[in-house]
Amino acid sequence: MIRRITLKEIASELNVSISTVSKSLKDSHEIGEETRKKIKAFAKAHNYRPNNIALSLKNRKTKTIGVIIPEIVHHFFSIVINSIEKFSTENGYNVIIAVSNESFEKEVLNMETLANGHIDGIIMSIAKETLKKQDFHHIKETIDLGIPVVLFDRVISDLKCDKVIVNDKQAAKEATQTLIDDNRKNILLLTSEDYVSVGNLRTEGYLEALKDNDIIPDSDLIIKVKDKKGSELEMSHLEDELEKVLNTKKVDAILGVNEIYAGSALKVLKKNKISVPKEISIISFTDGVISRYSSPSLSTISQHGEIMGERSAKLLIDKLIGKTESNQYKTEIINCSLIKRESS
Amino acid sequence: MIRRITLKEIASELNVSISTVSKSLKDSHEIGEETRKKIKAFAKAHNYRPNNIALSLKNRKTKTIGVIIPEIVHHFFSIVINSIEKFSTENGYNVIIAVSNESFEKEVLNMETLANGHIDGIIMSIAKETLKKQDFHHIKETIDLGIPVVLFDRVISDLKCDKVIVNDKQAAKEATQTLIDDNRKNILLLTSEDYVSVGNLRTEGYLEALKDNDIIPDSDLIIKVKDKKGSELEMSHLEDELEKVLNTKKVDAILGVNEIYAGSALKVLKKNKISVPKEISIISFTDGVISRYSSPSLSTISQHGEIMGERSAKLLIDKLIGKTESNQYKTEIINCSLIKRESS
DNA sequence: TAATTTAACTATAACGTTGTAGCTAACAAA
DNA sequence: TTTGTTAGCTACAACGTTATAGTTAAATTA
Repeated sequence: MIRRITLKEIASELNVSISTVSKSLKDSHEIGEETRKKIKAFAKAHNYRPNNIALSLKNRKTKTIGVIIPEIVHHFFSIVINSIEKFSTENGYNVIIAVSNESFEKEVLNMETLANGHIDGIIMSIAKETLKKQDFHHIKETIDLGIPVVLFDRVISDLKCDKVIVNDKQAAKEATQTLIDDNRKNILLLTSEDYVSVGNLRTEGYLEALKDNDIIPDSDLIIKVKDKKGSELEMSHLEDELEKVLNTKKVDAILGVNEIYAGSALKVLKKNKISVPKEISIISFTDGVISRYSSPSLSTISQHGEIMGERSAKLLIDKLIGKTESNQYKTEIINCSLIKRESS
Repeated sequence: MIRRITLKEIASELNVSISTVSKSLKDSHEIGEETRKKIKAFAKAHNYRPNNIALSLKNRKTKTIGVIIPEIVHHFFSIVINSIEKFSTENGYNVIIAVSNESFEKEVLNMETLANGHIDGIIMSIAKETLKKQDFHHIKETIDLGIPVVLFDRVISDLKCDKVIVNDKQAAKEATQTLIDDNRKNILLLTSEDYVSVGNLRTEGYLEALKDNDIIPDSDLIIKVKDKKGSELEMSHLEDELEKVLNTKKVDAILGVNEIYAGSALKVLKKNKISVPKEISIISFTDGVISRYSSPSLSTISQHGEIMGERSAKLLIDKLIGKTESNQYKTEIINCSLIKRESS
């Protein structure tokens, strides 16, 4: 085991001062060429690398971004992380991941750890529980400490930070309109509970499309899937509710706010021998792996996680390097796109 | 914006020395109770938090683990990361993620960055390209620097580090045997190219099972899916090859080394109106989301990513806190389990 | 020759901590 | 009274770096 050599050690080996070594390695012309060459050769031979922690302490910059997300094992979020990691690495930043697991408490803890730790800025998507509680003090405090924050996907409007969102409402409206245009008037909506902002927006879009076409919304056709810790329960709730509705109401299309819901719905339909898309057509948010490999494959609304990740990282890094004003905040809106597959 | 207060500032505000402040906050009895209380109250009121970077520099410990993985958008790896993150956080460690994208060059770069950066140890799964090249100098160098490394899933044997693997060969053998017991003798294997160690082991297990049952392996029934950057190409290669074999050979079962392959195979079978599991039954490695939502759902071999992640993190942290000897290396083997669903 | 410039280096402080050693005044023991 | 002990504090060095401000000797200029 060879410990990394330091400037001090190089200095004492070569009988020069630490300053001389530091300057030589930075090719300062304050140092004579001969000395410089000798030092650089020695440093290279001993595989000198500056100690980044010492640099961080000195520069008050860690070159690291913290990312707080509700889940990792989730197609959309993993795409976003991947994209954040990619853009950040390309720009000389590391990425620390923290998972809130949709829990408020854990999110606050994550925030605390990151905020007095090794990061220059934070990119996050807010946990469901936090949205429900409407308690954002931890985010505010972090911002107050001068740590820039970028929110993506699940955001709240009155925070002094950059945001990257998707035109959820419009996309839901358009998807619903697509179904209506296909002569489906009895559209069932599979959505999340009210406090989830994106679910809400998508519900709004759905309702607006109905209204535009003079269809009276039927509250029985809106299933708000209960959020249980442990997704098995969540899914069985969805399946029970859906089956109930299918037995009592006419349904000729389903709009899901995510692909897990849609995938589960597909299972229920299959079990009940209802053909997709002939009898019921399906469109769902989240263009993930389920949609592609299910059968029939699902038409989806892609939220372009890659773009979201990249934009978020760019907004943050631009702040960090002082490219954009630290007291001005942007909200970028990414347009979803409908990917047509077999289910519609 | 309120910058974080430092010991120095507290000291000068209260007209005491920095040492006094530091000791008070650590409840040292060197300091009188009155002073201690006053200082603690002041620190609390000003929301004092020790600067972790200064601590890292002093203690030569960052309390951060680096994770290098080939991909994030991948069910197995995302489960492992999730589990590493969970265990690490519970034990006071942060997690930095770096993605090699299956590229040797990127992996080496990742390693470099991490190794002279903010981490105490590394958990990694080796990129395919690195396995192909058989060049592990970067890993060796990191180990030589005294940075403990834990390899998981894709490992190589002659490195001085802990390893966590799965009993791939045995699991493949058992799965194949299950198929044979079901009277399927013409089992097609969908595997990866030779240099991927796990694919290889799984192939070996498959061959051993055939041998045990006196079935002569048919090389036409082994499809080695070509690894192309950009998985679309990869999949079309698989689909073409598979269709070719289905047209020329009798096949009554398929064993896939991962669920993407199996999912794609399922699509091909469906397209060719071959019923699963009646005509062809399928078992696949990787118990992911595709398997659950495909139809029929796929029987899979779970590699227990959660356990892998946790074990890896535990092995590393035990080394870091000196609980285990730094020059002794363990290899933990996790037993896969077969999860029976509709496809077999 | 004396003053000034310049080349080539070194010393020091600082980033925020902590642990060790050192200091001072008050009190107890001899 | 002198010495010793203790409580309660402070000074200093160190972790590894860099930027600023010296320092020295040689070379240049007046």
